[in-house]
Amino acid sequence: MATIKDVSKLAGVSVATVSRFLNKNGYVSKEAAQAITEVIEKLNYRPNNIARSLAGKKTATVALMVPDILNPFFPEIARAVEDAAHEIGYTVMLCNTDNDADKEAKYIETLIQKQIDGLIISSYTIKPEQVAKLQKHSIPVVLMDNAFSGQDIVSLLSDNRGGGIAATQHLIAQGCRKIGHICGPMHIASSRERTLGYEEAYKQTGQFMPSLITYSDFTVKGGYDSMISLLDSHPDLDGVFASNDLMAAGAVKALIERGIHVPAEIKVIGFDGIHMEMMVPELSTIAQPIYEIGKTAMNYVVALINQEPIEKKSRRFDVALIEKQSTKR
Amino acid sequence: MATIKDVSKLAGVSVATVSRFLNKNGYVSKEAAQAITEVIEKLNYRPNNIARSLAGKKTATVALMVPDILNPFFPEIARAVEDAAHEIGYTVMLCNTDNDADKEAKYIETLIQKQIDGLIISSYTIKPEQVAKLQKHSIPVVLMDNAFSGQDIVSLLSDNRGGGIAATQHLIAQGCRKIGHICGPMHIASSRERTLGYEEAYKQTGQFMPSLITYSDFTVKGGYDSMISLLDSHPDLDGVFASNDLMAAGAVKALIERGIHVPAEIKVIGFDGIHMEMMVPELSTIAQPIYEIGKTAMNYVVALINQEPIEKKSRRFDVALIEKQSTKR
DNA sequence: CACTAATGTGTAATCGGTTACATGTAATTT
DNA sequence: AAATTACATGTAACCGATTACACATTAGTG
Repeated sequence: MATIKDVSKLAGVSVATVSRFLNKNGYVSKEAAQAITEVIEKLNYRPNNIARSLAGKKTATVALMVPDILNPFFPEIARAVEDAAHEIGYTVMLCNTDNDADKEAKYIETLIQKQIDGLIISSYTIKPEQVAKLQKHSIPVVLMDNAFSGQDIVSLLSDNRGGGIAATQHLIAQGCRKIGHICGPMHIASSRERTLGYEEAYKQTGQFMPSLITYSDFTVKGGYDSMISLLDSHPDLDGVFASNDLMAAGAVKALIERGIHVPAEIKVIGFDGIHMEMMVPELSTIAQPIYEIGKTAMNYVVALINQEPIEKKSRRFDVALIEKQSTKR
Repeated sequence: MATIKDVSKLAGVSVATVSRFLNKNGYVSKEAAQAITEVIEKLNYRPNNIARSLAGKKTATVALMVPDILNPFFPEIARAVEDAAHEIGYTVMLCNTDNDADKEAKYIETLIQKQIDGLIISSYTIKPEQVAKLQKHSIPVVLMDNAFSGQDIVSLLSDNRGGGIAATQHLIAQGCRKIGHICGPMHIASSRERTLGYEEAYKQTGQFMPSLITYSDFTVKGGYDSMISLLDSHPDLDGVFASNDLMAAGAVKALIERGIHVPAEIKVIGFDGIHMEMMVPELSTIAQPIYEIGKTAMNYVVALINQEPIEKKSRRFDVALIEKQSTKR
């Protein structure tokens, strides 16, 4: 592998000049630039990123930490982050935490040691101190789908409450009178917000009762089980709002297996907007702009890395109702 | 951030001794070890991985390159690779190529520059020269779901042909007499093998005809369209084998929408064994040991990095029939 | 007891870059 | 014409580790 010294020698200039040329900072004459260009071409020289990082303190690497890469929501985020990263020459380190706080903590240590430039994280177990620690090592953090109130942390959130309201109102508009709700883990703020949105919207119809809510875990299996218990306690249900698409899919599955027609007898709507084209009926949902969120996360983290002034410390994304068959009249 | 020099100074030994202690090579006295341990604790010292990499030539990073992280098959692989990597202190760089040969080539350049220790790749566009190039830079490569004949490359393959046979035989065993096939991209060897398996098994029943095969692209939409055209040309079909689960799901969707009952009227089987619990009916499939493949890939690449002798240059994994509702009698 | 082998430690070169600082020349200002 | 300022380049320190080599001490062997 050719080094910068080889280039400097062959081009008849100093390593400093080559470095300046490479980084486009400082002055380099036309002639020198020409000579260097030729030598680089000839030697097929590529700067060594490791050495660059050691000297320059930048690794051009960001980590993406997600609770569960098997949940389709996160590959979609990963896709967006990776896209944006690749475009600007950054590289993405994938960290899957399995919702395990220990693994997460261990990863944070590792990432500090590897001196990643920034971290994009979606986590419900991370604590403000951990973020502070990262920031102390001057590793900027962008939080997705979560926020620490009052903390100095950039966070990206969808309008969960508004989405919950929209979902419920949509069901009502489609003629539902008795709407059950499958809510996600209560330790997840976004999840709680969606449920609050449901309650808020539903209470305006005057028939809300707590037993219409079942508590689940964001999985297909969880949604399936919840649907069955909802059905048992409220056989006259005609609509269901699940706090994420996977649970909604589980609910639809339970209904179909029970011989209950969706949407004729019971309409179902989810939340997230992940791609699940294989479903029949296709699922209506409150879609988060997942790709945009991932892209924005990457842009923000890079802005933070470059110490550019950031407009907002916390950004809220609008959600959109996607009407598919599962809530057709 | 404390450096090795700080530690050596405080512990009253040389940096060499600290380094020896850290890497457990060379001699270090009990007393020195004790002193160093204490200082490390006190300073909360962590070795700088970048510097380590520069001097030691190892980055403890492997790249995982996949064609499409949105295809559920790859998150499952990623999960396994990440698990195995994390266990042994390696870190995973995610590279999504979008099936784009240019992006792939560009990535390979980047990875060489970043001096990753190894590459695990699933690609249908990569060329032997590119692998050779990586190897020239002493970056070992493990190929998944693909193989270069005669090349000196470790590759992991499932028994695609056997799986194609098993899928077809299973349909026959379940009473199907006229079985259509939705095959994947012909430039993918594994895909071709599955189709060959289908033909081989089917020909033994004596009724095979080329028009039973439709050519598709491994997507839900592709499977859906293929199913519809199959239905048009062969209304009397009673079984379908799709070369991957996504296409099978698309086929099931088309059938349900057409009011054709699965499995009563037409049975459907897929290939891969990805998790799609939300489906109704649940999909029978020929499951690859995805997790094991990912784990093995990681183990192999690490063995190659450490220059350990590897048993096999190419390893074949058995597949397993998973019977679910979509092929029930 | 002399002699080799094992143990323990430090010095300094090295990995491949970046960049502060010094120096020199050409172009502008005043 | 003298004083600035912009342009161009080189020298060498530095980033934070690893490791070859030299040297000293202790243990083991014949």
